[in-house]
Amino acid sequence: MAATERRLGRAFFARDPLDVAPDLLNKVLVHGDRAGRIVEVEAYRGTDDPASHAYRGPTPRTEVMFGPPGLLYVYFSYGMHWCANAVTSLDGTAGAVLLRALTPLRGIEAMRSARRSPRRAVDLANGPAKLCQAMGIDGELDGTDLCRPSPPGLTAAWIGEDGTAPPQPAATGPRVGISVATERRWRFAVPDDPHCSRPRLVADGVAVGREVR
DNA sequence: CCGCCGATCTTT
DNA sequence: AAGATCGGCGGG
Repeated sequence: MAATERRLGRAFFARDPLDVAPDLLNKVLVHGDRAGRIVEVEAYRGTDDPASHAYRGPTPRTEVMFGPPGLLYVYFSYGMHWCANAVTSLDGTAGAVLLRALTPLRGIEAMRSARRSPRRAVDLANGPAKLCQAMGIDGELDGTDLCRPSPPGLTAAWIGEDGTAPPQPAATGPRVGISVATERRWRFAVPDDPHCSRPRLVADGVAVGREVR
């Protein structure tokens, strides 16, 4: 099945991550023949966000976050996992949106074999590292452009829209796995979507995930 | 369903 | 020494 989505333009990403994050919900992440609908994200800012990798200024790891919007920032986590972000904000200002969960749309068999052992469909991409495993995203794609066709020899990832509007309003809650700035509710999700991670974490009266009420 | 813990390595 | 995680294991 071919992609039916239209690629997002760079202007979409050239905004504050707090504005981009909820707008990324229900967009489609594509990599080769695999595609999934984005159902959960987190916003990270720069030098004003203690939970951000960019808090202490640019480093070899985080230079992509300070670069132009619309690039992919992929980092290595806990010595064994990859996690993927869409870079936001203007060139020179750090910002990113962590892609935390997908509803698989296409290439589901490829996703399943990229994850270890048989998994329930709902567990294929319901976490930032699971998402990267399922989509085949790793450090090779760090710094690649989500807004342009892949360079020769590389099948880069991109983000498209298929006419599905973002949820109004999105479910929000605190970001997961951080120990500072926990009061900032910068996690956004499609309300009640079964493919979200951490269903028990709830905020603003809207359940994030499969949990009923 | 829930909480704990180990794996494994980069960054501070 | 901690970290934007995951999955297996054990207990309720």
